[in-house]
Amino acid sequence: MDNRNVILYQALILFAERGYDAVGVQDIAVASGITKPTLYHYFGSKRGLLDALLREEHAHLESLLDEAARYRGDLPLTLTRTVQVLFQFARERPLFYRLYLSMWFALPHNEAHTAAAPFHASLFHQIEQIFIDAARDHGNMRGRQRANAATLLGTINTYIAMAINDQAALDEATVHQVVKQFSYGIYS
Amino acid sequence: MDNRNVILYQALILFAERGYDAVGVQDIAVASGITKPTLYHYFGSKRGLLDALLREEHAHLESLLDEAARYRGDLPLTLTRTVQVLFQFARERPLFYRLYLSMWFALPHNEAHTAAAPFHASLFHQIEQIFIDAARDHGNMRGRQRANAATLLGTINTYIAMAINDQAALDEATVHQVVKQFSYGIYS
DNA sequence: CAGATGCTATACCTATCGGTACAATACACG
DNA sequence: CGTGTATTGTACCGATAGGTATAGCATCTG
Repeated sequence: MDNRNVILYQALILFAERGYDAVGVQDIAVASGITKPTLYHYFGSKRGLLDALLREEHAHLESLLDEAARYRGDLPLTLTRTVQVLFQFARERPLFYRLYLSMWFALPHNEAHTAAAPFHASLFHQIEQIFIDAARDHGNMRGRQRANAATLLGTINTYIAMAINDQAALDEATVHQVVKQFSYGIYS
Repeated sequence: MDNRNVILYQALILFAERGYDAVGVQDIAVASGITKPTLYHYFGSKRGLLDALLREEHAHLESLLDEAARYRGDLPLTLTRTVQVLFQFARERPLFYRLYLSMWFALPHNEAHTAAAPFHASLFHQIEQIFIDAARDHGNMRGRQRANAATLLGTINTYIAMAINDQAALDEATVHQVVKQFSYGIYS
């Protein structure tokens, strides 16, 4: 693994343990077995490193969701696939998902939050698109697309957060529970 | 308002805007119109200030929940009252609730997370107690008390987070939606 | 072989971090 | 009035923050 990827990997570990603000550039350099100028050569700044990290993970998730979250007339199926993909992504990349949640819940004027905003916005948009497309078939959902996307993503993230704290499993049974629980909430 | 309370109030504003790590003691002193030794006189350390902030807010919420979240044989009623009280608290103290969420989702080795842990633990415990007591009447809930508490608190926090971002209202209709949605999830 | 380019380390920069020593003030109580 | 206690400001501490100037080295290209 070349230095660039070592730095990305070690930065993910440290950020996901202590948070962006609490980790120094020096810490990342030591953990990666390089010195600061090497890090600055590849990423330009601490923020640039964070952005690169988010960009690479984002590309991965986006391609997964691109297939799963496309509405083709069967809303329960689309929702199930979407939850499956997000659960799978969180299982495969627990460090990153933990970091994403912490950054998204960080406060709006915080640098970590602004860095996570594009990632979250894209994720949110892909989910919102499901409801925008589905509203053509289900007229009663019209006007609530944003709220539905927020509720679904919130429910998913609640279960992923529970899984991170070993209070839930991200298995098929939980997938169906999330879909049913969410569906009941929005149809009632 | 005496200096101690001015400091607490300004610290809450700054922490809730930028996050604990990103705010310097100097910033708080300037915003409060005092100097650092005055702050250290009252709170001993930056962490001591944060702890004092959490302690005072916690005392308030705990007393509110103490009445509302006591199970007396009617689970839907207890859940409704609990959600009502938490929504009311979040409406009255939006800055603090925002700070609490960010600290709880901050990463485990981060100082902000460890500071928020007692607050969260107490809140979680009060909610878990509902299900522990209710399990005496509803045998099928036994063994799932922790998971139920986590799911309910997660659902509540999802809606509060949506409200903070102006994507939901913390009104009576939402209270009942949360209770129904949660109840469907756990009985299925 | 010569030169250009990419990568890396030594050593250093300024600004700010959390925290404190100490002296001056304000104020209570005898 | 005098004395103790609580409160506050001036001036400072060492450590570390993010970031960089410069030069050495390796590798590729002609």
